Amino acid sequence: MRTVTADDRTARARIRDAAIARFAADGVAATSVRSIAENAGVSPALVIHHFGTKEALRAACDRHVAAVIRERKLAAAEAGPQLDPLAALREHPDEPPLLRYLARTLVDGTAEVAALVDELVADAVEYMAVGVESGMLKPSDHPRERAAVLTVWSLGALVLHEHLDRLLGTDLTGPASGTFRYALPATELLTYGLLPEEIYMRVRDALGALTEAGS
Amino acid sequence: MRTVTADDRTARARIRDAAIARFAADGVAATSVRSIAENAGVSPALVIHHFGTKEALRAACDRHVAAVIRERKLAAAEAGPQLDPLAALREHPDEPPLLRYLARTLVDGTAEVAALVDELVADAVEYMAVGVESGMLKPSDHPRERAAVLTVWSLGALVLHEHLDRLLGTDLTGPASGTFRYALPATELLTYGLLPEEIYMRVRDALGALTEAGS
DNA sequence: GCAGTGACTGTACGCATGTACAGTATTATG
DNA sequence: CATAATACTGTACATGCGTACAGTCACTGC
Repeated sequence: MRTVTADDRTARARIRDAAIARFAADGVAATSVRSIAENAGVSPALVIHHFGTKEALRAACDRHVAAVIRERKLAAAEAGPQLDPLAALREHPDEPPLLRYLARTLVDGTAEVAALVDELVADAVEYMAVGVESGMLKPSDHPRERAAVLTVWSLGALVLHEHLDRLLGTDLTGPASGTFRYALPATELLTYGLLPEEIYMRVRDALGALTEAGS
Repeated sequence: MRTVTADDRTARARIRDAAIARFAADGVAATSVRSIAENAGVSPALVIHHFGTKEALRAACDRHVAAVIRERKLAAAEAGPQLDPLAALREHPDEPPLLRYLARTLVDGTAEVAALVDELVADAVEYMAVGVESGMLKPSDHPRERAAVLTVWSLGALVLHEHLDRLLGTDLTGPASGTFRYALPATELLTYGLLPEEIYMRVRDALGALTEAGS
């Protein structure tokens, strides 16, 4: 029998997961290699031995998080369509905080997370087209732009999860059951809308005029 | 006649503005006092002389940005209602990048920006109530929550402005004229909605059941 | 004119950082 | 069992950091 505290991940994986957790909690710039090593229970030198530099470690974290997210999304896609594009990624305790990591690194703009965002949008375009086809979603004049806006709103709410928690008592990075105080008004907004049609027409025409005048 | 390059701000103001710009560009943790001093054209020691510590400087920046934003919002409120809650804050060149500063510091969670967000939501609740009264906005079952969600979506889109720029070719921190590629699909979404009423009913009932079971 | 006050700089100190390096333990390979 | 390779640590070093301090300059009030 193995002790309860045994950790059968390789040291490399432990370092990576500790880095993800620290980066997620404090941001990359405010996290030291030493604190990561301490969290992983290894020496700082081993971090460098396995990853070379802090920046390379961060890139490895980016790739790992992106890979896990892709995997989860794929698994979720087979289970059928979902309203919430982040549902499959909600965090289990005792596993690296993927969503919190994303929330932190979305602002720093590495190529890896940019590519991930692009994928999320592309997937959204695709499954929203299916939804429109089957009558589950209303059609749009700008399907790609609409998917991009919705994805950014979802991710933006994730990035601001601390504010949402304070405002509504909802933790978007936690289990789905805790998100209803956000999901309910959001769904209402996305069902009945906010603006009367007349306003949209006016905005559309005004923006159209701007476009022509601008070029 | 004064030379073109003259800068009649006090050194204190120049330091503060330089700090806002650097914090906005690189984040607080990745910005050194020395780089701020260089940008302001003063010695690092003067930064400390005026503000005491880097953290105190950052707090002063928070307060300044919050004060300017409140002032702008007040001025905008007198000019009548606005669709875009951030419209009054769009950046002029040659002035500190308020919105970019906000976009960076919204994630770090200081009390000052939290209070500012709370104010933005409170204001939104208020002027959306007026909008509903006058028929400009549709009513809601959850007016406060709706205002919070919309505010968070706006701010979230701001925080992710680099991604939006890449996805749609829109700079949310720039002049309003460049934002139409975002504003158009967003307005469409907030007019016609995304989901048929039946889905909302189902979500509402499911979330209601969750609430009862959860407590 | 002169003391006083605040703006401002140069220098320096202590500390934390990222990481290189030499060396030891552990494991894999013949 | 011997050898090679890899995992891992302790130590050390250069760098950059925040900031304290002593001192200079410019201006104000008497």
